[in-house]
Amino acid sequence: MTNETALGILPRPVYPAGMPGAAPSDTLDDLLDAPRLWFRVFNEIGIINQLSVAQLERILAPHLKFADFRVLNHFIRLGGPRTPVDLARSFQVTKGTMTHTLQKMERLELIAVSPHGGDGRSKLVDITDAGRTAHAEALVGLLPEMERVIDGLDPVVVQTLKDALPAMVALRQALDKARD
Amino acid sequence: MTNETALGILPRPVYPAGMPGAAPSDTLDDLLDAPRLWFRVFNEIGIINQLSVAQLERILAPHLKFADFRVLNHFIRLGGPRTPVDLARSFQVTKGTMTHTLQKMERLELIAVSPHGGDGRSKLVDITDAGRTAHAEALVGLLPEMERVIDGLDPVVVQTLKDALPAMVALRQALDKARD
DNA sequence: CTTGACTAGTTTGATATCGAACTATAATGG
DNA sequence: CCATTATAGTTCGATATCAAACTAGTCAAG
Repeated sequence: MTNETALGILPRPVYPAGMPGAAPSDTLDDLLDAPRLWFRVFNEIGIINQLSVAQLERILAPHLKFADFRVLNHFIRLGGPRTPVDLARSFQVTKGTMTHTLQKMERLELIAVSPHGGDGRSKLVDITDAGRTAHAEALVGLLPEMERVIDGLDPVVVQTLKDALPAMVALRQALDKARD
Repeated sequence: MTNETALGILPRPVYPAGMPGAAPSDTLDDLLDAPRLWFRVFNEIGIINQLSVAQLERILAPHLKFADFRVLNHFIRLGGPRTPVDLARSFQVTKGTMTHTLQKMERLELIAVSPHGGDGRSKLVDITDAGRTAHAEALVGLLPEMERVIDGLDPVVVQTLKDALPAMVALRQALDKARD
């Protein structure tokens, strides 16, 4: 399980000239190391995401995917009903993707769709009791697995990650803003 | 761009009873808050990944995807040649997926495939000059974008994320081990 | 040797996602 | 009122990914 992957460490000679945004006080080494460090951050984040989504989908009922769980979780957390386009924006997927997900979930009766009174273009989606049950069952499988992973971690690591959460939020917001 | 998503904050009443692995010294609040915190960590990681991959693919030539860039980057960093199965393991994708990626990249002449002397089952893949060029061009587009994002971040955030890198590695390894 | 187990790679069918085109409804500005 | 513009949702074609079945080569034990 080597796992060295994705956006990895760059060999120095490969850098294009000119590192915009570098403060004059940066040493040459800082300039050269900065992108490599960030590549590694994004790389680890990518792998953690890949592994955690895969783990979740292994726990879910076989026809349920991460996308479906996200929708269920959204309703449990924030309540319904919601319009499809609102859900699509929340998850940063296209409207077409959300149509697909919701059609499947409606077929499975995990959600119910009703017309949006007052706007003939729109719809209202809400979770059903079956959806609530499916979500609760997923949690019952998920939480022990999460415990199992976390119990294997050094407490310092756990604390570091918890402390890094606000920084992750800031990074996410910066990426989101850069998305113009 | 609300972005509240995925594995979000859980409402307390929804927890199934029994939180395995909890130390007796944990307070009740710790027990209830722990999974919510972890959900948020995985949630932020998921969004950061989604946004950063999307950003990268916006920069890449239109037929190049993240998967292709990863392969190019792997060769630049670690050199070639490599077997397909080795690449598949490095990126934690299935052999079938790697077959697909490599066939496309060979069509684009970004990689070259040759027989593996001594093992009739296997192949050897290596990057071509065109592949090296494509990688370098991707970097030229990517690095300024990375700078742009990072320049918008509070230095404390930057430092926190860099400091959290070893913890992310540890989490990734724990997830990988839990993948039995 | 030959058989059985393992490994490398491909193929296939299903599904998730995207971007773009399309339909239908709403809102706005003359 | 009408024309234009914007928004909600669907559909379509392309592609990435997975799991599972399959082919072919290797290796080890008898």
